[in-house]
Amino acid sequence: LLDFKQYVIKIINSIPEGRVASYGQVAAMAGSPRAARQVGGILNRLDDGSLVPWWRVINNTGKITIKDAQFTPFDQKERLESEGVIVSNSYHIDINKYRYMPEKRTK
DNA sequence: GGTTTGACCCTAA
DNA sequence: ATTAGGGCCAAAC
Repeated sequence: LLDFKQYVIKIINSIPEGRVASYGQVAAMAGSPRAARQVGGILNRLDDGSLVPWWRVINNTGKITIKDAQFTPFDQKERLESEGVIVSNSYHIDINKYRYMPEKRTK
C-alpha cells in the first residue's frame, strides 16, 4: 500500500501539461482531503533533480503561492506560461479553465 | 514520541 | 479586490 507521500507524487506526475491542480485537490485524491498543507510541504522538499511537475500545483483560488526559496513565484509563472497557461501579472490563473479533472474527458 | 512546522483552505469582514 | 484568523494534519525535528 502506498503511503500519502507516494500517492501525492504519483498524482502530480499524472497532471498533464497545460493543466493545474490545487494542493487540496491533490490531497483529496491521495485520500486525505484536509492535508493540503502537506502537499506543499512535500513539494517544498523535492530534491534538485526531481522530475515531478511541481509548478502545476497552485492554491484553490487559482493563485501561485510558492515560497520564494529555491524556486520563485516568477519561475513558476514562466513554467506555466511555457505550457500555454495564462498567468496574470498578479500571479492569478483561471483555475476553472485549467483545472485537471481526471474523471471528466478533455475535448 | 510529543512538539513544531508550513508552496493550504475556508469564512468573514 | 485584499486581509485576518482559526482549523487542519503528515512530516520533520
